Amino acid sequence: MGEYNMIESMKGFKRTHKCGKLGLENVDETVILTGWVHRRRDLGGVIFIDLRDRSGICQIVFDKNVSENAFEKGDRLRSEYVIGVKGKVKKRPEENVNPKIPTGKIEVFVEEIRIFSKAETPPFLVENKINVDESIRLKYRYIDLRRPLMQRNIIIRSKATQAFRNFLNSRDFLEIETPMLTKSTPEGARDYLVPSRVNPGKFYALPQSPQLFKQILMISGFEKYYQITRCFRDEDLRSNRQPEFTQVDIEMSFVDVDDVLQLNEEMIKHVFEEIKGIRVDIPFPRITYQDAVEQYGTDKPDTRFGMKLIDITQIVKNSEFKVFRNTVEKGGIVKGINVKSPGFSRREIDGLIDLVKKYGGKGLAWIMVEQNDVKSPISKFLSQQEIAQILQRMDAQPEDLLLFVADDREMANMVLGNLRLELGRRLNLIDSRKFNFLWITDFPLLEYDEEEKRYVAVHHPFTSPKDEDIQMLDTYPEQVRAKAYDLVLNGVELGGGSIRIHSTELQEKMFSLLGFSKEEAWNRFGFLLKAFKYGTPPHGGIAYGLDRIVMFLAETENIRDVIAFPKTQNAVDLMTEAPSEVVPKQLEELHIEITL
RNA sequence: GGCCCAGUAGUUCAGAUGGUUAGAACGCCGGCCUGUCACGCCGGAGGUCGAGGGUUCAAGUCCCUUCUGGGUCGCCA
Repeated sequence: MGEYNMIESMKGFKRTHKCGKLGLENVDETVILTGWVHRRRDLGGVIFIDLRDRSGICQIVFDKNVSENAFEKGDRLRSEYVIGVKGKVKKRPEENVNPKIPTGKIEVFVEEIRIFSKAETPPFLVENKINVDESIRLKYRYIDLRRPLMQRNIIIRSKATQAFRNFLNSRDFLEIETPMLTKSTPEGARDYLVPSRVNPGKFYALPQSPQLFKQILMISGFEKYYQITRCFRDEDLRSNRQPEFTQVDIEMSFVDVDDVLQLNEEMIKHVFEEIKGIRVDIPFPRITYQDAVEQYGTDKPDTRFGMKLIDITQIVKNSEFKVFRNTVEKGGIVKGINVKSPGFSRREIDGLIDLVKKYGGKGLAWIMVEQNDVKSPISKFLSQQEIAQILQRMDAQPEDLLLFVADDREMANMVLGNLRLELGRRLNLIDSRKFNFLWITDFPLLEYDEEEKRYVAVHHPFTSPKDEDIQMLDTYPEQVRAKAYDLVLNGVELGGGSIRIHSTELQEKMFSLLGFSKEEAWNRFGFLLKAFKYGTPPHGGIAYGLDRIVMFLAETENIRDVIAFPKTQNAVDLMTEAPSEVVPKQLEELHIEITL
């Protein structure tokens, strides 16, 4: 009962100023501040407290000569107590100014204090430079989020979503919500399922994206749609992947590829310039999928440094070096990268070989270029002419290290692409101030899935083939290019989209290529196929991973730093302890039995 | 599902070769202190060494299993 008497009310104690905004202009004003006790310095006869709210920190002073009563209460304050104080703002004497904080020229002498709530000792300090295991931060997320750095991240996120909305609203887009309880689709990621109590034995799925609904909205005549919405994929997590994440989802009618890309360049420019304060030049460079893979070994190249992949298959196809010759005979390729003067030891080169094996490569050949000679374990198998041609082809200078991978095309590109990235990082070739936006275009429409023994859609089954490639759908389906595009920033895929198929016939054709019978296709996507029959505009769009964009804006490598309540690698929320078991009655109502 | 790293006080860590009562810093509690701002000084409390099993006279330390957190490959149309 006594404790209840300690709780003090806000009545008549309305905040007049924010802690971080007080300055010399407020001197001699009587102000009321509210916030958390950030730090307390008790000097015996005088107590200083750093009071913290969202705006920042302000020093308040408890002095017996100002108020005996306030001083006594100030003595009882501890970290993270929530208080309100009324007092007069005073200019600090020159020698007491704290240049480290914006409010360091003033302080508030407390005349009256109210303790709104006490606080247990927090498990870690509320400050930016903490060295605490992330699981503890996640368990006590409410405290972690008080840290100015985390507040800044969440504020950046809020401003970024506003910037997207402002831009899209100004371009006449409509924000339209789509269902969270929707139909499970077989293609793509694993669905999160939600049982339906009123339809026993049946399940909704949480959306992996609003893809089908936004296409239907185009059929419904809204022409320009966007939504900033949560999506769910039950797949394994990564440092930039959460099971629930936010998409900036856009769809437009009566457009082709160039229209979509141009609008998106303007939008990305708007958002990054407004939030990050950098200059973004448009249009962004474009590179085809094929060129990206051949030159960088990946469909999301980091173009902040060179070290492009170079094909030397033709030079070594008849070489005495069996690894090269046999690989080419079996239809493989030999490619290399030129690492400019890395100064690597033999030991370090051996380390690269281990790296290659980690990525699934069979091995790594290397040539160290010297003044008038080369050093290499394979040089004795190569003719003088072959070596000369390789050096010329790869623009090799003394001290350069040439690295080669011989494998099938896909593996060689993948391994060298990863090696290139690792070396770029290791040799500090990456200028972290650069923002290299890049469109990847002309993705293949289909790829063959060895496991499923059928073609699967590279983007998704609703992506339109390029007009000039449609004729190859029956003859060379894997050569058909799609009207699909990704936006890549510094080696990270920010988003992707496509122009969609808008005819029932072509869509049915697509499903048949994917190995669906007509019945299966209609069973799963009948509502879309049927909708197509009632007048469908040509349409297309794009979707961005908002979390990843905010990671760039906030300059963090960790997606959990830009989400208020993220999940761990095991998809667990350490604060709420979700997921959890449910009571038997809930399961009974849903006719669900746990068979663990 | 595979591989790698970590788990000892509230927090971050130390703890060769197995061996007396598991230490430090910060934080916390108490005392002193009227100009601090990472306040200072003095004193104190605080441990399921992630969990289970095994080897041993003896395990924080060695072995096995397992859990948790992180990274990564597979996966993510």
